[in-house]
Amino acid sequence: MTRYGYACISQLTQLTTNHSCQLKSVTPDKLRSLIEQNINDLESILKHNLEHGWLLFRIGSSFIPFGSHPVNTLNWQEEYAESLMAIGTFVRTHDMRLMMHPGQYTVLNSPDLLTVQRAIAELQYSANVLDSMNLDQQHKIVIHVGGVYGDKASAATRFIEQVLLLPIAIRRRLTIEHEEHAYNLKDVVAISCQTGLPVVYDNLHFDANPTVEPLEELLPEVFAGWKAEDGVSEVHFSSQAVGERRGTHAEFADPYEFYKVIEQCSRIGDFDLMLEAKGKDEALERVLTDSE
DNA sequence: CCGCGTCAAGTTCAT
DNA sequence: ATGAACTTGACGCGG
Repeated sequence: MTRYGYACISQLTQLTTNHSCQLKSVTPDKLRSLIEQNINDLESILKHNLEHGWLLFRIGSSFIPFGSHPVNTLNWQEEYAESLMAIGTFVRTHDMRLMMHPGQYTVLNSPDLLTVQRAIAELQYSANVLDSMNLDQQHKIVIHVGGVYGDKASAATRFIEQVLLLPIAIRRRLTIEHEEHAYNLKDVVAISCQTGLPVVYDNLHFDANPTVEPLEELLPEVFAGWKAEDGVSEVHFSSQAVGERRGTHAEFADPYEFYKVIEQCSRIGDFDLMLEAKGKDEALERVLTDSE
């Protein structure tokens, strides 16, 4: 049974796990109040999602604002241990799944060592969030491979080397997603073979940056990369915004494409589907209702 | 109180 | 060479 979800913000309830502030206005108490807001809103979102039967959710990267930045000196894992643990219990009770997706600044394969260190810190923070909820390794962190720097092969090798050096607490949660510019699905599957990291398939990225091989050939390999302890394969779906830049997410999901992707994936195995639409849960509600 | 300029970070691409 | 765009708003200052 495929589970569905969306990222970071609930349009229907106007709740978000993204409350943050600007660096210069950070104080410990400001951070505490934002964290409390994010925790409260996450609880409310998960309840709202459960009522609709949506069991997947992506937590925003600023759930703990500046979570990987030295300016955040809080021991938030201890301070909020109880409520974070309660969220984890709720998630497990209802067979939900949480993910995180660090932004474009998280570049593991950068030639700049400081950038790599910051990326590792961001991944460590993301893993800490999921750990603090006592969630197992099916609750994933999704990243892209990173930059090319004029030499894709050595940039990919650098990525692989960095992944193999990561602490297991991070690596066990890590998954890699292909994207619309550089690393296509084939590239990422090859990197998956070298690292053991499962691959997230994304229909819009595939359309924008296709492989020589047909999708039907690669998808079984993608699904096979998800081991029992990783949970079922995670798939991202979005529709192209008409008239916008290639790769821009549409407000809503095109039902025809949506059910085509579901049908394609269903033939291979079990999977979970994240809808990446500007309309968030409203888009999910709409496209799932359309089918009935 | 409202509106608009600005926001940690890296990389790529368009101008 | 410069700056916008990206996962995408949300904050916060000035009026």
